[in-house]
Amino acid sequence: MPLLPPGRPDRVDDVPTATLERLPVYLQVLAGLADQGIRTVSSTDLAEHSGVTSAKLRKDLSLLGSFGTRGVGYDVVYLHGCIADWLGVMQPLDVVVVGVGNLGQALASYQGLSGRGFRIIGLVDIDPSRVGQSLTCGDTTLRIRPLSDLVDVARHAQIGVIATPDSAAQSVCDRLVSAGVRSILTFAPSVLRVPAGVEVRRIDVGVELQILGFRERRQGSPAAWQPGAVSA
Amino acid sequence: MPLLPPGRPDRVDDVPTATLERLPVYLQVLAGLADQGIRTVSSTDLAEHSGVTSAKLRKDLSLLGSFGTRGVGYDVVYLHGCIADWLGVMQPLDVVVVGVGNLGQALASYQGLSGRGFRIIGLVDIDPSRVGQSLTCGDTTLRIRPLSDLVDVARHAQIGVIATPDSAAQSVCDRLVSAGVRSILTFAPSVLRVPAGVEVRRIDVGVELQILGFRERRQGSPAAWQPGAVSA
DNA sequence: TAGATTGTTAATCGATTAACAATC
DNA sequence: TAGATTGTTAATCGATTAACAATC
Repeated sequence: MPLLPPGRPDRVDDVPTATLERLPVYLQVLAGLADQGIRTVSSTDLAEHSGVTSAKLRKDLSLLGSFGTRGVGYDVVYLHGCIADWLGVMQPLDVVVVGVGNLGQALASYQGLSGRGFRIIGLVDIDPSRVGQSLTCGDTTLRIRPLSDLVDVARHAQIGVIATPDSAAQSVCDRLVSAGVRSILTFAPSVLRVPAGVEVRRIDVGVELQILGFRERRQGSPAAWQPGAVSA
Repeated sequence: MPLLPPGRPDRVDDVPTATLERLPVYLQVLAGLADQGIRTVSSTDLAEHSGVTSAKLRKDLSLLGSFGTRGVGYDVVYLHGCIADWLGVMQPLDVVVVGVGNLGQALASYQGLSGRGFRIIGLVDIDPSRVGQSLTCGDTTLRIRPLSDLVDVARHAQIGVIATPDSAAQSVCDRLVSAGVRSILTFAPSVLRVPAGVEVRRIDVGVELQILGFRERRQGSPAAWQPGAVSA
């Protein structure tokens, strides 16, 4: 069990957003290395596995503290524990998933959540044919609740996940907020309107594909397509 | 049909990554405004709907050209057309989806793709009980092909989507690359190793939740949890 | 000690912001 | 003209990078 060294800690505000968003990736990679029985890793190797430069990796870690040994590298298990501690993975957060279509079911069956400090405590759907069905989430089984139960269920959750069609997203979001949920992950393309203090992260497959697509078209067939060439 | 004004265009490299990643969002919001019959929008309003500042929005657009009218704002349909042109949405790209579990099915049934310049041309799965089944993707129906057909199918695709379990992701990725696919979207948590010239975007729900979770724990109950407090 | 690798610095680079002149 | 809003500038801010002293 890791113990943070008395180097840098606290002053959480000092961790830049860009660093915060990379920490879960390092955690991920370290867990994989530990599974393979690898005991020690250098910043160069860990960085390569994480898809970043070694300078960036060392800079990121240095913001949390000093976890390595010069001339040797990092102890995989120890570093994993330190980052997990820092991110607070040990204190599980409760998640409610709204919309139990294909996407919601994929989330419910996603194994990675419990090991990362999350626990799905509620599944909500508007479709009467789905309400009442049971779904296995990690180590427990949950009954799908009707939309009318949303606020009640959400009162016990810290995080809400919106996996409904786009048309329902804002309304679901409003109800989550009114139930006191202040962290929302949405898969609906709409930009949700929320009061200050509520944090939303949006995953939009269409956006990701368009970014890939732009670069693909650019390098793919430079002659075939140029910005502005397709007009009329 | 929009026609790009002779202002800034070409020199695509000049568009910063951060701007490129916001353009699809503006497109999205503009489409919604057009649906509502709104003809004109100011940078302030469009920015608010998109979740950015108006300065950022105007700066972004100014990198592509000059699409507005001072004192008036932007013509919704015209601006939408200009951005769509710029992103190359008019030239559809072919997508192969590997892994037709809940997540893959959610993608296949996602309506937003065809309108955004994408066409799913192949579904591939390793599970014999799924192979051969038909699935409706937008306006066509596709038969699920066995994994052994992956390379053949991928040869006709510009973009590959990996919706398999994590354990299969790297192997699928390798085959996509060997089939000539240079743009990959993956939902597997692993950081994929690809040769130079191949672009990968990774969507990891666990990472998103951990970022939300960190902030939630921080503001949620400051006394209950501090970085480094959970140790042993 | 010699070799290796961290943690940190300082310089560079890129993105955001506020403010305003241009102009509809 | 008067009011409004764009497009652009210049200043600020934050993130990345290369290099190296510290040190195992």
